[in-house]
Amino acid sequence: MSNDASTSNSSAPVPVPYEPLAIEKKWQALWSERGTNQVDMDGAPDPFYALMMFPYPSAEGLHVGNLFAFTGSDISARYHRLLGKNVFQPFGYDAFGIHSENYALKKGAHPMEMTPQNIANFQRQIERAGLMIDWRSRVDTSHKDYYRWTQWVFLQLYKQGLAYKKAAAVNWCPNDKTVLANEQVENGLCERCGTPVEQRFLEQWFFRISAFCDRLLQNLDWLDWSPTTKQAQRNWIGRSEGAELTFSIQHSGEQVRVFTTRADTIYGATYLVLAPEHPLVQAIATDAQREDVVAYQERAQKQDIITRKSVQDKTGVFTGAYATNPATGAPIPVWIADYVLMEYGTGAIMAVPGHDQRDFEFANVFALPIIRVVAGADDDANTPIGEHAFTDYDHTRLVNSGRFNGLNVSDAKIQATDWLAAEGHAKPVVNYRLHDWCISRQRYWGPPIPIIYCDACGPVPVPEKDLPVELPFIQDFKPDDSGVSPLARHEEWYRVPCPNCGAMGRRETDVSDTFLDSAWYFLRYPSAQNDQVAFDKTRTAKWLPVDSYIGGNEHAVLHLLYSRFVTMVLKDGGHIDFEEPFTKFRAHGLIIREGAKMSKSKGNVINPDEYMEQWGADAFRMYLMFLGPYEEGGDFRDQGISGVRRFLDRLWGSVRDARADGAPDADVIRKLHRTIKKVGEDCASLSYNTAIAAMMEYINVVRRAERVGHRDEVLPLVQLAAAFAPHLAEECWEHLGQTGSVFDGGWPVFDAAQLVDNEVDITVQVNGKMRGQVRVAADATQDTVLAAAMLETNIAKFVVSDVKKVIYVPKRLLNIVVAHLGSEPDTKILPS
RNA sequence: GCGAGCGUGGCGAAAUUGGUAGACGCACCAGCCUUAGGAGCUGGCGGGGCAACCUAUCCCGGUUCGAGUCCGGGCGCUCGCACCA
Repeated sequence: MSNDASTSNSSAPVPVPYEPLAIEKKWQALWSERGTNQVDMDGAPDPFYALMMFPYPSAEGLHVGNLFAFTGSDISARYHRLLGKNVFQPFGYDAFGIHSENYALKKGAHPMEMTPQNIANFQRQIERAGLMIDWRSRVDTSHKDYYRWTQWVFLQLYKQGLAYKKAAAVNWCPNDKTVLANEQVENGLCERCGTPVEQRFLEQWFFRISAFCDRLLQNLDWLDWSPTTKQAQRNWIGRSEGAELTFSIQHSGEQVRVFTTRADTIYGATYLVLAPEHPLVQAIATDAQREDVVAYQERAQKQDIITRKSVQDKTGVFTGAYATNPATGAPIPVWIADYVLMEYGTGAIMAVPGHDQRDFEFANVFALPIIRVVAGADDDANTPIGEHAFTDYDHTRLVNSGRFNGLNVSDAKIQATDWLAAEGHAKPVVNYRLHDWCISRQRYWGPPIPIIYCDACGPVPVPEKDLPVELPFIQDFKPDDSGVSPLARHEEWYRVPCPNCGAMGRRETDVSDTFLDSAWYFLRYPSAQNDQVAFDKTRTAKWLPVDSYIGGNEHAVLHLLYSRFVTMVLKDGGHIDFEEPFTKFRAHGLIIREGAKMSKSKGNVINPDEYMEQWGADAFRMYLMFLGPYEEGGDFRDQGISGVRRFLDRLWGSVRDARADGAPDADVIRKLHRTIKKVGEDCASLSYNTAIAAMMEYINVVRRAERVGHRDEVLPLVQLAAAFAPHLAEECWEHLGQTGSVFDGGWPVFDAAQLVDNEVDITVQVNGKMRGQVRVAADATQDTVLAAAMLETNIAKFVVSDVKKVIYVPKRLLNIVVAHLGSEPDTKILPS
């Protein structure tokens, strides 16, 4: 330390600008040497699994957003460690997949060579930030020791009949030249590169996540997760209850099934609409209309997804056919239109133009009949529908609906479904918007899907003993438009004998989605050093499910949903005995800069290295946690760091100057106990910003009026600050003569007796307005407080008429209610 | 359109869950110390007013002794879903 002159004058403590670079380097080396961050995986009596979302190791290096996320997790983990738990906090790299491959392509490098470099760089930055990581358990999803087990997970799904191949319309990104899962398409754009997604009809591997809709939905009721995340999953699963109704086509006799949530409006169904791609369209269309129908189908097919799925002017074509409305027996025309989507429900609807806005618009374009079957506020069955479909039916009843007239909508739904069901025209069904997870990727950098096709045996799973199916090193890994992976160019790799019959077969050349890698990594961590199994039974039972998971909400319907699904599958397969991987999940907020998301194009990206260099990792960590509520994020502004750094300087100065002689100050100690309580509560609820504020408040009390703090006043503060500024805390701990790591020193316990006040300041109001304060004994009665208050002229002068009422909240406030409510004090005010 | 969340000084934000609005920090102002200060220390800091006080949490209403907090209506912002039947 350079500034020693300051300590020679022992009367006034001076913040000592400590040297973070030296201190941080020292402690990182000691942690590593002493294994401070390692936990006894098998012997730990009180295991606590703290998980943070592992990053994709981008070549640009660590982003402040990453560090914000990691630091918040790390503080939580360290806090639990201080509480005495055996905390396991692992780290790893989501290095396999399109993100890494794209970067390599851009740089003209090979992902197999570039990924290790990126990881090394990331690792350096992570270590510098001082996270409490047990590095023995590090995983790298692109390493064969990892993806071998990713392939094993695929095989478990396959065994359980949950992995299947089908030809289907899939999302194709023409830029990334691969198919995408629905979850990876945002508003019709590729979530990676923003390119409009096209439809292609390809044969792909899917996971049957749709079979888990109800389970995925129901468990959300008890999971301790951020409400926003749960809501996002609920929306994505998109459950809706309704009925499937069957309409017969006249003459052709075809049966068309439609899904509706409004079976009650069956009497208002004046036409049917099929999606243009609906398989029955050809069979239904009459010869006279066929030409128009085919033309419309072609037109719809050419439309891009964004246009197709956005609200646009209604178009459509009459098929020439009529169906019978099962309720009325009336013939209703059958149309095709692009506003009906093949992928939802049955790909066909019954149109009720009176009570559905889309049907209403369509009916107006083509002059189709509109019938009111739900009365409006006027309760008149004959009021015309008006400008918009009538959908506000909370307090009204059915009309023009035969036997259902007079029922309210919800009763009518049930009765209509029952009645039609009895006739064989309906069954109640539940529909979901969640579709099966398409996991094939026509790319190079991922785990090859472990399947071999054999002419005789069909698709044969690679035997588990033959795993991994290693990804070969190939130079020409660039994806193309062919709809198959670059691996398909390498016969020497894909030509292999069938494991079943020995005849020459062909490997599946697609790789699996990156999100499969990350859907089970939390299971791998505790067993990362075990090359015999994907995850060891005993270890898994001891450490899982994860106690605390903290991460970004952008993965609400991707990683978090897939992980839940895979966990359920593994449970059903008998591999684990829990079906929810993350009992507690908290979503952190986003760091923005000057009100905008950080992005390279805006040039407002923060490089954490520079800040850690200038201010120290501890100050930078603490600043990130101080700039706003952790679960909401905040605006990064350079100037803010100095305040946090000042706090750390003061802390260090107080530790340096602390006196050991004499007794600590009683008032300071009382403040200390309050601070211990506050910081503990705030750490538990991730309210890091207010925890830091409380510590600042406390050190300001310790140092008030240039006083020198007592050792017993500052040592507990070092413990409270340890989770936030671990390096400096260790240095302080050592300086104060403590042995071992501060993280094994426990969490200070507050003394409840110290929280109790003998005397309190009572706020005195007159008619609800604050007029003064009186200091009284904590257990003072209302009369005592009132008497004391009336002795204060500044209060008494407002009590100008009879006291009507007195409200007394012990230890807090006294409100004197007088007759002249709301008027100004009408007596002369006494000059004080 | 449906669902969730939010709206407080110049700025980032607090508020014991209905009880002194603005803790803590940044910025700013004044003073001390200093050869110097981009260091440190002390004090000030929502707006108006010399003051007593008045006024103030997006807007309008309500409940209450008392509302940033609860209720009704409106405006605005963020996020998720969305021609989803």
